[in-house]
Amino acid sequence: MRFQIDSRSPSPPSEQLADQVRFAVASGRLAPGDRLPSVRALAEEIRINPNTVSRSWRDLEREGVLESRRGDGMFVAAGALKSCRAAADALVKERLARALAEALGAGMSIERVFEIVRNSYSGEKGRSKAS
Amino acid sequence: MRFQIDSRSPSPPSEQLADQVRFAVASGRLAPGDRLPSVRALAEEIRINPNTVSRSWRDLEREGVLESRRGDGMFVAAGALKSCRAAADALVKERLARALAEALGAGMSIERVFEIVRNSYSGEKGRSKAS
DNA sequence: ACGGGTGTCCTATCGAGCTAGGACACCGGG
DNA sequence: CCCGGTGTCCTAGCTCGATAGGACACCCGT
Repeated sequence: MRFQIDSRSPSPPSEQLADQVRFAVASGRLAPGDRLPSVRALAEEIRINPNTVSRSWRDLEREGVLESRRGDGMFVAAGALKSCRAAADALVKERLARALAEALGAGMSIERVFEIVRNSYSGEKGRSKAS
Repeated sequence: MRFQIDSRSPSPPSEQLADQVRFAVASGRLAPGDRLPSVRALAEEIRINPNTVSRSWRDLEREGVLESRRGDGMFVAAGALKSCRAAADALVKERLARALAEALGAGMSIERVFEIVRNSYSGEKGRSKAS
């Protein structure tokens, strides 16, 4: 699992990280029972404070996505798949709707929006092949 | 011109407001020479602090989008249309690309993304007719 | 039993951004 | 000329979240 923080994004790092975990579970890249990186190791890797990682893990645990085993580590919870699929679906819908509303508000045609998404998709595909 | 602040959005109010002005200019809803609402009036209308509106206006002026006439008001600058079109286009592209990347990361197919955008578009159309 | 790794918690500090309230200079109509 | 409306600026305080550094309890391999 590869996590990363976009410091230019307006959302705080702790939320970005939590979202990435939800998305990873929803897509199956993380499965129930999988162990997550340790608070300290991940914090060093993505250059944020251990407390910030800890906050994300704590929020996700309260949400039922993660399970903490004291002295051992954090693991993806059993029922996480369903709830993450729902949460991810809702979140993505909201973000797409917001972006679409902005595009229309800026005077773009719906065709232009589709074109941008299509082009962006080609870019994404190429990038994931390359990596 | 109708402005509004989404307090749930992660972007700060001053940026939301500035973006809305850029989009309005880019789409032609605001034309060069048009007067903008006064700092105090708009602040009261959208329930934020006058200083916050002032900050947006100041940023937009430094960007060349607005023109201040002391003791009179703020007006859309002459060359605003072109720069706003460019800025809005870039901004929308970036937001759409980010939302798309999230959707794909959450395991959605590109077809599903198009479907969501299409549905969202129908909703938007209906809403703008209603208002 | 011990030591290293784990999550958890605590206090303190810092920075960004909004809020609050006031002060000032400017313009224009009455 | 006056006075209300305008943009601009200033200081102060507040909230939120990240940062910093440390302390503690737990688990497990050695």
